[in-house]
Amino acid sequence: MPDVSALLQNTESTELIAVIVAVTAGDPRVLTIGGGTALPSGSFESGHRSLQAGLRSWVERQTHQPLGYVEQLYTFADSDRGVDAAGRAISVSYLGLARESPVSGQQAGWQSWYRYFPWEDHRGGAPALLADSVAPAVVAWADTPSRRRRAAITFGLDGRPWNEELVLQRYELLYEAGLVAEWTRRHVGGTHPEGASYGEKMALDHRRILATGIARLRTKIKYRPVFFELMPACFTLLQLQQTVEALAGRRLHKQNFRRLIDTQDLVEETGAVATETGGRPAKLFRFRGDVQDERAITGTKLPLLRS
Amino acid sequence: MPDVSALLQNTESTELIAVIVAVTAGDPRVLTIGGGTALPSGSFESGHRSLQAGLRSWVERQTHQPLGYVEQLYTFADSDRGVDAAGRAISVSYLGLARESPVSGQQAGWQSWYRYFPWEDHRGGAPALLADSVAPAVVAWADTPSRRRRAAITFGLDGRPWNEELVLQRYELLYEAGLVAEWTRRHVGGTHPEGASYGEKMALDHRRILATGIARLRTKIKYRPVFFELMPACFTLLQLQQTVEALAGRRLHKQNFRRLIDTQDLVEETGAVATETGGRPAKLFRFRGDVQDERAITGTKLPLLRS
DNA sequence: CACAGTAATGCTCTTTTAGAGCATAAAGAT
DNA sequence: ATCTTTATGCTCTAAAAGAGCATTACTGTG
Repeated sequence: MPDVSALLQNTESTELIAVIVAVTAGDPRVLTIGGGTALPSGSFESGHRSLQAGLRSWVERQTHQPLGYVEQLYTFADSDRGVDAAGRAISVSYLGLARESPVSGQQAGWQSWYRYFPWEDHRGGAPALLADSVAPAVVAWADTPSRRRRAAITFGLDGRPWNEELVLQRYELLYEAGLVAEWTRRHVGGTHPEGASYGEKMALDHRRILATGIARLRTKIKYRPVFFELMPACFTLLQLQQTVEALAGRRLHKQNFRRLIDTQDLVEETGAVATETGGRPAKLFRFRGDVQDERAITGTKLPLLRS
Repeated sequence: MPDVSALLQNTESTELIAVIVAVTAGDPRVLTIGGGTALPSGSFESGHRSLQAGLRSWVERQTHQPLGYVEQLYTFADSDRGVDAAGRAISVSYLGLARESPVSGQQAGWQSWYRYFPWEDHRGGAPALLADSVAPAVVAWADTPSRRRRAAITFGLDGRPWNEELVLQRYELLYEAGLVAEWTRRHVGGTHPEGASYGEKMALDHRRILATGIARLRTKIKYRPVFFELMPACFTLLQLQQTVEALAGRRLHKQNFRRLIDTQDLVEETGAVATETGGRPAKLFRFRGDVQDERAITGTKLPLLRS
């Protein structure tokens, strides 16, 4: 008789994890379950036609949020579950874009992603908590030239510019420095500074996956018009700009932003105007559908602000 | 007694597949096994510390080629093996860079990647087979406006520029058009044009994975100095340029290339010169190690040629 | 109704970066 | 010595990117 438990030991399970992003009211948000403590996820099952189909099915089941664009983020072997347990899990993470709609089930909800990474929001200048607590702690950790260099690059110290794309590198540095709550889960006896400065924790390595997703999005938005999926059918240029700013975590130059959007022929006027702008009415635009598929293949660019 | 076969049915296996690239004598090469018909690969086993460690171990075992930089490419559920077989396989592919060294075992060897994608080498202008056979076949396939548009964008028809990054999109179009040998494996009764124009086939979907790797590399080389791992310790600027040209599949402007390398402080003179250049001796350079880690975090740029 | 406040929108100016090409230098080959 | 070949230094031009000024067109207030 074959040893069934041995077979079970070698069974691997594949986990699908979703970073679903929307921008609502100028706020970049991520779809969560468990009251904001975890990302939608579930295991890849035989009924799923593909990995992506499986992911969509889990998000739909857990949150009832319709999904638009979805792309793969990263795959890793989960070493949290020991080898002596029922095999190792492979986790495949995805990044998706959506327009926020009412969600339900399993304490599902939308959370501002700056809740987990408060040091990442530079739209109103560098956040106070960066200079007040995060940066000093990072500097304290950086006790070798190599660490100091790394800290300076990732956090924009010593007069270096802030690079909004280094979301993952910053999270990993804070993790290594024992400054985020997740670190204490794997290092018994470790203590880390309390307080809101280091962001809210998530289950397992979900916060790291979220960081990966944000970083991917911040990189991507510079050469691909990802915002298509995030905007309503009709919008003003300021709304479009604010959506990009929400993702990038920094302010853009208004006139240059318009120039860029305009020279790229991404949008067209609808003829209508929005009057509730607070100032002069703004023309309403829609995306030019015929350009979309081409841009999906090639790309776009976006302007930033130097200072 | 438990149904063992049912357990087996649900067992998933994880396959690791490697696209290992080197540039030798101005030729972009990929590491293969099976006499050029397959990429190094093997299953993720319990002895492997991580996915990447497992991959390195398989490449080492099958080819004895030492690996440098490795990054993840893509993960997919292999639907080749039917659900009625022993479960589905998850495949995780990786892209790696190396300096070519003598390999051995399992008919391992280095192949020019243009052997699989002959239409991708535009270093000497557009290859003749593109205009002679590939493009006409693509145009014949494009019998709707949508297809025509897609064909024009991916293959640079109708006066559009050739975009060397669209390697995967081109392969997928040729696949859909039934023009590559792999297509006939999945469509009984299908015939496809014979001849060298459509490149050599590979096992399973290995050629698609290779296309993904090449595309990634061609994109990446524009903002990251990936060539570090591909060059010997000491080299001339022309050698460096030719390495990049081999990857990009197109020619670069010599003086501008030097200017760019130079303004980015990537290299420093060794003091020595190479005399066997065929003309004036060239200064020898080495990479500036202290910059490497910073560039690994941030990036670089590369110049192209318009025409 | 004049006036202030707030955005939207049109333009200009400057700095950088990118694409090209000319000219000269330094080797080996004839 | 001259020709060929590659290395290397510089200049020119055009396009892209970063900033800011000025004007326009609304809303709300005295």
